[in-house]
Amino acid sequence: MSSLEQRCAKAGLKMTGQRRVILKVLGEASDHPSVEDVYDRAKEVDDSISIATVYRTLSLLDELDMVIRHEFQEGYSRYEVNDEHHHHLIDLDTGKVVEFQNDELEALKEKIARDLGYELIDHRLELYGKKLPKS
Amino acid sequence: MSSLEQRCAKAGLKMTGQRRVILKVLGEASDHPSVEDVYDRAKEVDDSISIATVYRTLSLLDELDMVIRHEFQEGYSRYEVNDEHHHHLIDLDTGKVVEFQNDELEALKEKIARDLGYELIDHRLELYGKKLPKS
DNA sequence: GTAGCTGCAAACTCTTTGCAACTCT
DNA sequence: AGAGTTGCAAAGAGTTTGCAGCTAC
Repeated sequence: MSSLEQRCAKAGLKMTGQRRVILKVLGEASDHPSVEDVYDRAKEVDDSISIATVYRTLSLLDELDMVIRHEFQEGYSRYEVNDEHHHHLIDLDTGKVVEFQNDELEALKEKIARDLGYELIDHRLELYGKKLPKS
Repeated sequence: MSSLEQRCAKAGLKMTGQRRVILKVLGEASDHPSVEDVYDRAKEVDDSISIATVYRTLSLLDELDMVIRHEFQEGYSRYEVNDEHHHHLIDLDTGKVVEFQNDELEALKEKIARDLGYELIDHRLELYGKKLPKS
């Protein structure tokens, strides 16, 4: 039983065949799949799965904070398993998503919110760039 | 002739009545109106304006970099006139949008992109928080 | 047994677009 | 005059939902 499945069980979700497939797809994804991507990959395992179930499952997982829903200005959502905290740099030429982490940034955003009189609950940071020539 | 109108003229756009109204609405907005908001405010001036025109005009202005299109995880877009650079903190209780600017942050994001081998073209930063009790 | 889950298709929301009429320049 | 712009209504994309049947617990 995967760690994602364990967390679902703990949340009281029924472990159906469809959910198992979707969790497997998410657990194996090293990218940031769209709903359509998850659907396509799930269908390779179980052809009868419907996209409505994929939408419903991803919404549930999002509510449980097991996945993060991204909207990279593309007009649709992408998902990733919520494990370690990080941010994204999107390559404007290739669409490739690079993950990064930066402690200074984490501290800074906390401070900014506090200075504005707010407790920071959530945030989004995305960088959009083009590859520099290697020097 | 407003500064926004001047920039439109320079870009070769025809200055129609509808566009003048939309630019006025944008120029006077101190918030971050949705398309529907802009449409409603424009209709108060010219009742015959259509929402298709509002969509088309905002898209044009976005291409010309005269406005910034935001997607604050709400399922629709909000716009603001592109004047000074700043970021947003969204109050999770009230939906209020607080603007802020931070030089340290600007420098840091440039550095992060550079360290990853990218030239920074664009970025998004949004903080989501709840008001701290005054101390 | 039953609360929860599923597939299907229809509905919904936001946005875009084809078209014929109109209007700035 | 003519390219650009408009309103309308229809179409599109992504997402959600009502329903009847099914399934994990």
